[in-house]
Amino acid sequence: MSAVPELRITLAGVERVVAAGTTAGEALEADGRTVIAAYVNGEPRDLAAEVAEGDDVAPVQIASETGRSILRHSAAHIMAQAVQELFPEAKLGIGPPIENGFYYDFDVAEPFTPEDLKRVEKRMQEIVKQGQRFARRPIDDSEARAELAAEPYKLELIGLKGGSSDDDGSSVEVGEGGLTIYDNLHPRTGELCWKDLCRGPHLPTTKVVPAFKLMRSAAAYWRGSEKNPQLQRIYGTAWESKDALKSYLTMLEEAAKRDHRKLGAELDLFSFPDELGSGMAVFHPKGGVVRKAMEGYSRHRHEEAGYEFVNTPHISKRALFETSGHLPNYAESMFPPIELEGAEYFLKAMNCPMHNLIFKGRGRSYRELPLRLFEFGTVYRYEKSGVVHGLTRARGFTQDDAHIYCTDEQMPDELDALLTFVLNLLRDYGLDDFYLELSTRGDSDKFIGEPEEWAEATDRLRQAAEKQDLDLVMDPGGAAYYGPKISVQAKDAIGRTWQMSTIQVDFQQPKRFGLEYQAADGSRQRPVMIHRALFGSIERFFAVLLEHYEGAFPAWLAPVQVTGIPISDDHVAYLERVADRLRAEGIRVEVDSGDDRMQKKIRNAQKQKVPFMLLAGDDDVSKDAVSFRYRSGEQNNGVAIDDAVAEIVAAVRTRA
RNA sequence: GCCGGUGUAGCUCAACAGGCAGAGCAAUCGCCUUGUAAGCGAUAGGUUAGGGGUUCAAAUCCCCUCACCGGCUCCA
Repeated sequence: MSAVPELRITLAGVERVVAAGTTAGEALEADGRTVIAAYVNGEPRDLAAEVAEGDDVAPVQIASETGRSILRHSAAHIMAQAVQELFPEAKLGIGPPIENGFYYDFDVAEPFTPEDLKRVEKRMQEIVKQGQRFARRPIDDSEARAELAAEPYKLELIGLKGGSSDDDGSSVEVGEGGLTIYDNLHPRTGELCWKDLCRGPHLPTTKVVPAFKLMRSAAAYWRGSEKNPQLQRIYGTAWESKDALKSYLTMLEEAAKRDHRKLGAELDLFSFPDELGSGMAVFHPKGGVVRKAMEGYSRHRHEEAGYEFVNTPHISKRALFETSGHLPNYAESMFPPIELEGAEYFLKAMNCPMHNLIFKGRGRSYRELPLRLFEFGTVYRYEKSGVVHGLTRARGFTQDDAHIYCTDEQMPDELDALLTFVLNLLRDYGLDDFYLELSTRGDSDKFIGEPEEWAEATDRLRQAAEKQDLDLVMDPGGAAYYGPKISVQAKDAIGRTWQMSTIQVDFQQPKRFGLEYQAADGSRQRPVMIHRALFGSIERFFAVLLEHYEGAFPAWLAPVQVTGIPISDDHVAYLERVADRLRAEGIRVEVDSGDDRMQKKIRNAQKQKVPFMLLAGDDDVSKDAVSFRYRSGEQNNGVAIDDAVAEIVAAVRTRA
């Protein structure tokens, strides 16, 4: 009897001998449901892949990041199959897994309707139930072209092979090596049900998809360029269990409850009147007082950190923005000019040119540097109509903008101190989970200036970033045209990341404006300019905090900090006296003297997310006391007025 | 800017298949005088986003504009 050839492989760190022809799934004794793929030498592969001599094989759990990606990618295939069965004329784009789900793009004559999605979802369920097998089949280019002759986008991808990148998702279809097609085969007859050009890997069968749901459809440009035709994209989500799907959907509902646009209306903070135009907010008194608190604290901290306060107008003649380089580079996102007395005036989209004029207003000495000019400067940008989004993407907004002019030698220390200042200030507002991103020069010719300057500035930003005990992520090509930047990314209470502060080094504007200072040796030198905005925009930061806190601002920021609730009308005057004590301490307090019942007043204050409710009835009056009801619903009854005032004042002063 | 969806009272939403625009909450006025999340009653509130068209008749069907929502592209 002839010996079956044997192979040595490593399985979970242990050497094993297996028969030639053994698949990864067999070697792992995978059940195909919880272990749905294998890492072979670190690369994800199908369970059906045969192992080779010396391979290192490990399981991929469906409930892991890689596992979910494979699941979602397979779900995308199932969706595409369902779509093509229902809409035979649909041409395939790409269908990658994404965070929390997947999508697939289709070229169809008519966009999908919600009813279409229901039909597709139903057909997907049938395919899942059927348990079609995902079978990998290597193919050479010319065969692939023949097989996919009816799929023009796939043909284009074949042409791109090797040149594909993760940027547009095309790498999902055509990987590095040779092309492969995945056939979906009927579980019993082996009949070909559907196929797609794909590098894989996939689930063993469609039956292994435990839970999925189609979410929405939308148009998307082919390969991410607006020069290309628009395809119809269907988004879906898929999870390792029904519970995981359910908790994801619950999380989406929770996030929707935090939507700042919804909370802004409910808490009467701000609105976007139609009459004003798209992307422009008005802040109501309650929102205004939160802004005032935010800005006031920021001003105070900036004063301590050696900033000087300036103010500049909202419009300027054309030449200023020509000098700064904004008109040449960003004309399309500035509002069109206003013609006046033979000159063209533009609404400002940036504050820096104006600050440069202040620097230039007289001769500057090295003794003045670093010169830190700060302004809450309102700017207007013509955001494209489809991108305007509540307070986070508006057409008029106010930056907490500063420009620091310093010498080359001062730059490292300044950047270092600046980053620490920024992070500490953000922490004071209640954000404490950060990472940093360093955006550097890319290949595009939009970047101006000498490579050496860029290298130096980038290096100094990196050094400053590395001193913080935070993750640093590189963002090649993400810089502004005039210089590299660090951005602070903050995670909010439900783990979403927001880009907050940016710190940018700029050699260009000092040059363009001819900025100079006189050095100790009498020579004239060019300062370095550092742009920085901490909140980015006040409106946006407001929105981030509103969502972070779900409207329940800490007491120091809350629009109404204390609501007095009388048990009956007789106690109104008593509570007003308590309120006066609090007002004398600068506390924002209201006494609800309306004719609602006490329970209703509590409900109202609770819905307005007021941090402290102070109740008073006969029991309290007799003891010179008040009763606390906190936002949490907890109570503390019969507290002496002095103690109650002290407690509230302390909570506000410490920004608890 | 592109694709799709939506727009009814301050808010949330009804109004069959084209046939008298309605409810709850909020507001106003009254009654009730209250111990930790909605007391009771009455009143008022609308050019159905705006404009044009079809029709005997339009919130409803068609066109344009505006705004919003979800994506794409963009975001100094």
